[in-house]
Amino acid sequence: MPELPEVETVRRGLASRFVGRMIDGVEVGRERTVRRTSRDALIHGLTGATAIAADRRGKYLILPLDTGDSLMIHLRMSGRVLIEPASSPRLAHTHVVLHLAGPENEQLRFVDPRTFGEVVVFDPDNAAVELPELARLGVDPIADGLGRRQLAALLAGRSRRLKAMLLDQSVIAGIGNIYADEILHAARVRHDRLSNSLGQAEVARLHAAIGGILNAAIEAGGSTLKDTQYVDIGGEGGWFQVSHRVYDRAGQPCLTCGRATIRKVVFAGRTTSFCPRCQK
DNA sequence: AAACAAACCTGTGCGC
DNA sequence: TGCGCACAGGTTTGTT
Repeated sequence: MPELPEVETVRRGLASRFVGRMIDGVEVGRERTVRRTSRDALIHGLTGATAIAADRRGKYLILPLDTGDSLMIHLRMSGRVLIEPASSPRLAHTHVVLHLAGPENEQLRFVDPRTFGEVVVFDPDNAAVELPELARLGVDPIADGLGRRQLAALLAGRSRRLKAMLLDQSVIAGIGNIYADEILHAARVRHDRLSNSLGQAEVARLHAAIGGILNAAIEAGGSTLKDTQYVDIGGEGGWFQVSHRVYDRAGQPCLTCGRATIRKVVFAGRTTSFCPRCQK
């Protein structure tokens, strides 16, 4: 589900409503959510701890704690992080609940029907062992910034299909299936172009599209699809979906050229939507 | 090196 | 109305 803009929206919510509040109780319902370590490791690692920052690398949320450890949350396909009053009913598939100290009597709840997501406390000094995929993440276009020349070098350095490269978290971190298609459409290049075949103008368009689409989506609070799975920590959906030009629009006219029909194919193992007229 | 399929789970939407 | 199948925002692993 959530890609960089949705995770960034959650991060901002955590920065304002979770950081600085001590955790004085931890419940783990479903062991699978903490499979990386264990129920006890999460309880011991979080009880009495306070997050001192909320960071993001690609689709990974990283929250440094005052204990020296860090909390990592990954939403994968269906994860949600909510902050709700302790008195409000819990959604089905609420797997982890953190009790926050204070008169507000609120809880951070991790809800995840498909249970692909995870919650783990790790030692940043030992991250290479405890969370090795973090070190493999490529450049984050928002957190790190991605220069045009840097992108050009990444593209020229290998011969990859463009969409596969955009989805590869070890190259650029944070882009998923929706935003890959939207970025390629905005850049007017096809998903199956080879990365090292782009001309300068195409590289420049792709660079502008990555920044433009991701920033616009963050500003819109992300994309909430028909299933309304994605919401921010206050339960509010995003509205970037109204700006989607290709995703889930197969069979409908292209909003850019107004003449061609958006096509849908399976590519790089993912549903891929594009305009056969705008994208070359 | 890069492409591909399958696996991990649950819910939903669609065709019959 | 009910059933079965295909498919879904992600990532890893094992094969070609």
